[in-house]
Amino acid sequence: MNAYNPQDKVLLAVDCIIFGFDNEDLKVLFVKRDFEPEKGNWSLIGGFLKKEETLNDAANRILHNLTGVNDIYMEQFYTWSNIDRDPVERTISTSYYAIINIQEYNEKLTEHHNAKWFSLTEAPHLIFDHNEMLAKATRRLRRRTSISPIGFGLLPEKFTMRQLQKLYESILDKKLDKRNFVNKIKSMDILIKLNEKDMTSSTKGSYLYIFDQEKYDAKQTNDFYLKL
Amino acid sequence: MNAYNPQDKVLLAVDCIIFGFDNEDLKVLFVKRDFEPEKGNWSLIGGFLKKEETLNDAANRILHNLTGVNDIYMEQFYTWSNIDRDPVERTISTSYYAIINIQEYNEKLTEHHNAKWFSLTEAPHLIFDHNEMLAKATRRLRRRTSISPIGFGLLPEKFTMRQLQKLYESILDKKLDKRNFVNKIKSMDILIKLNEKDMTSSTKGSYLYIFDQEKYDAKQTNDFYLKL
DNA sequence: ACAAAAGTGTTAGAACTACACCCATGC
DNA sequence: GCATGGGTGTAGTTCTAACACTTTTGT
Repeated sequence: MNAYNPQDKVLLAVDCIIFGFDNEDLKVLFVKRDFEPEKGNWSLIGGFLKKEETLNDAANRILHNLTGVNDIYMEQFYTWSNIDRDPVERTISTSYYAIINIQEYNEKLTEHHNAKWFSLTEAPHLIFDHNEMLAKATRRLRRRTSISPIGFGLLPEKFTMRQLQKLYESILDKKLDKRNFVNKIKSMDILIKLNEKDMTSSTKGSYLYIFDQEKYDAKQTNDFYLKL
Repeated sequence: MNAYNPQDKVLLAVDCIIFGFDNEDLKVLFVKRDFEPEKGNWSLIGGFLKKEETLNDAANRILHNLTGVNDIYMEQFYTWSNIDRDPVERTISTSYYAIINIQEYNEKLTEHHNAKWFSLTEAPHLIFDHNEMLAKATRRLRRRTSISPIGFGLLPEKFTMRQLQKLYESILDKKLDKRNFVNKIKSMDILIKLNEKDMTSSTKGSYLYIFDQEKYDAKQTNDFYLKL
């Protein structure tokens, strides 16, 4: 009964939900699938697990091949196993979500692979159970950003308070009060205010900040806990 | 490159962390493994995914075979894929944690299978990466009990405030103030106080409560959020 | 009468929410 | 000079945390 039975072997896939932020909206990256079945339809970025790699390795490989990006925040969040989720063959899929700075991704590679950014609110119909994956990833991202500062990974290195607020607004999908937001962020004391302004968004210009990783680490606590 | 390649098929296992509560301590159920490798060593309850079932089905089947229990709270939380995690053969394992009322589990079945409850704090060395699984499951359980009332699944139907407090104390691994705890629970308004006392724990006796599922559902909100 | 656990409220401090005006600059 | 987005503080309310004594009853 408890036996290593080769009959029960299955194919394992990895699918990645890639979140980006363009100062307006939370975005997600999809590709036009280039093989059957469902060739030509929108899909998450995915691929099969190879014999000699871990799921994390596979997720990084797949993401790297598509975008050229390395060393970004990635988290595994669920494994999907409905019998008929893939009509060709029994395939189990483990999904990851990743957070990338949209300015850094390699535009050529994504275009070459028929990839396209969509607003989260305008996601198209996706193949298989990928819409479900997206929904779960979004919920997880929401919860995660409340307890960990991973959100900063979506921003350029230097950013304004306004960008940060828009980012949180688009992740949480609600409007926040400007003053309360700034007060709360400042009270956390994990940002460094630069003597430098971003002049692109207004005539007055707005101060740029950078995330202070050292200060954050020094707090060595998991209670970032940004309740918004 | 993106191909259905039979070479890459792997075995998929399911391992379950089963939490119970005996009015003193949070407990976890382990079994003595009865096949090679590592035969005779402590292990999580687990088994292999069969061709025609989902991971959820497999987890329920495995748990049912061992304990006779059905329809309990179970949640998938991570899939483990280190190349050498199982020395015999490449095996990926998806882990679940389950929450059961320790009084209801079928004692004969567990004894027959060499299963044994351990205090969470006294867990033995487990095979493969099972100690890691346990640690992750414990963290997940902690977070989950803060935002959802699944903890009640660990208690008998009727329970005292003191039992409930001890349960939360052992899940969160910290002492709580009796008065603050009662006030907070009462303010949630999801318990029904019975006109019945439990006389086993003191001469005075303490009131019994039951969880009011209807009231909880009626609040139809996810903000249970018990900050302790 | 005493031991053992149950039950019960108040208060000070912290955190959260709501809210409105002036500033700097490019046009 | 005016339109645009940037920046800032306070007061009322709610939530949290700390804290000690009385009740009941079996022995």
